Amino acid sequence: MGGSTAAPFVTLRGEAELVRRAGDLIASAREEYLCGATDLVTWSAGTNAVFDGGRRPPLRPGPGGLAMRKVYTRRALGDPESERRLARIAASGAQVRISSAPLAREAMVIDGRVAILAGSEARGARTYTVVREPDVVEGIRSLLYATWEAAEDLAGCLGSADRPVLDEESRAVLGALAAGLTDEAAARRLGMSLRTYRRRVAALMADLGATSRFQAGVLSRRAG
Amino acid sequence: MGGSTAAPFVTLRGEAELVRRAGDLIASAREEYLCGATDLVTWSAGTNAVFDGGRRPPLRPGPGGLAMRKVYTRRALGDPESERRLARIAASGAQVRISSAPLAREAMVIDGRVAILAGSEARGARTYTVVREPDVVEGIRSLLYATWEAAEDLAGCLGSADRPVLDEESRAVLGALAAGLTDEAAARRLGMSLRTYRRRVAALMADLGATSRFQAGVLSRRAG
DNA sequence: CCCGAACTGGCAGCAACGTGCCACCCCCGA
DNA sequence: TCGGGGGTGGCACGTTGCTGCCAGTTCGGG
Repeated sequence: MGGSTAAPFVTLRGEAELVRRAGDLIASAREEYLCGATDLVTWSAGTNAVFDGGRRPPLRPGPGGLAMRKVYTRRALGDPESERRLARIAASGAQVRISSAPLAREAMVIDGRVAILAGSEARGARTYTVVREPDVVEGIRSLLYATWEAAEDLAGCLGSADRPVLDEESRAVLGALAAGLTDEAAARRLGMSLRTYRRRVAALMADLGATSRFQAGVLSRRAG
Repeated sequence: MGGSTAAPFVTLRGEAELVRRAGDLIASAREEYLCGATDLVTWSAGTNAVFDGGRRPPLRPGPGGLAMRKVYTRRALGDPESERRLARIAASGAQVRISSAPLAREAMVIDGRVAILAGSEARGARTYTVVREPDVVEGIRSLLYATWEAAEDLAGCLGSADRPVLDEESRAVLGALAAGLTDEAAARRLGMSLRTYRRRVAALMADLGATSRFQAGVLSRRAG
């Protein structure tokens, strides 16, 4: 494959070398391109350069085509620019999901044959390790796929960037609601009047777009 | 560590060899023992043998102690025997979580220094690969930790084995509730009387142990 | 055929929730 | 000092949800 050796693993230094030495490898994906990263700033610059060279095979979501699965963390959301880029990636046929867990190191598995792991950022240039040992690659793929499975589809996360800041008091109200207290008991516990408590609940339900308390419970848990 | 070599990775054949060659390694965990597996039948027999030799350091949940984190899939639940073993593991100080995603290959990371990945079961004896390359180990740890983070605490899953079978009608009722319909509209849509619909809701809430509809919504989403 | 168990539906009454209205208070700018 | 806006609490009233009671139905066994 390209000019790379058949050694169990090779360490590359910096994205430039990654693209030069492993570009062919990345572009050779035929069945599955599985990729996990915290956000879009690291990692993707290099691989996008690979694909922008026109060497990416067509994405066919159907069986037999290349399944492109990407997992990012919530840090990939946040600003509109990132969200737009994510939406563009998703629109190009890739399946994009957002994991609620942190992904400290970027990882990538190609067709279950090769894994590429990012190293630490120490000493300026980031290192990348290319792994070919089948059992190790399959183990990494298994873990990355588990993270993928546990993550939520991008579509369900896109609008959530504007409501991560939840009032401290609102959290208390949600807690009381989730605890199954009656309005009266909840208001007493929170030290506010029944009227005010119900105002809070009404505001929360309006925020969630819920028309019943059951629905509000479902939606609130979905949003965290 | 022990008699093992410093090679980038070593492949061991069968659990017996795993215990013989990597037992010291496993028992040498001092900071973090991170482990993922589908269930308790594979993998744990060997490692338990290691620990049963009295070589496991004391688990101190506090800082500075050994953090023992185990992720299993739902297949580790199901029968009472497995649940009892899991509860025993958790009671011994390990942090046990259940991942909703499949974990095709068992994986284990010790103190962020060594990773052990299970191979396929082909050819009778299962193989195990011991990885020492720092960047690869850290990449694996990152992925395994993400799976750990995304998984749910065992305590929240224990009672769930006896309610995976949910009545078709109950699902419809839950759907109507989650849709935010009033009882009247829901009963009409489901073709039953208001009284019967409310009976269903009351039964569901009793099953969930909820005392308010909001709480029922939260709990129902947690249970799926 | 009768009986009982299990389920359903209607009714009534009560508890809980939702909201409009108004009085009150506090803060801030004029 | 005087409003005015914004948040709060009390009150009232309507809606929705919860449940005990009873009558009707279905089904199976005796």
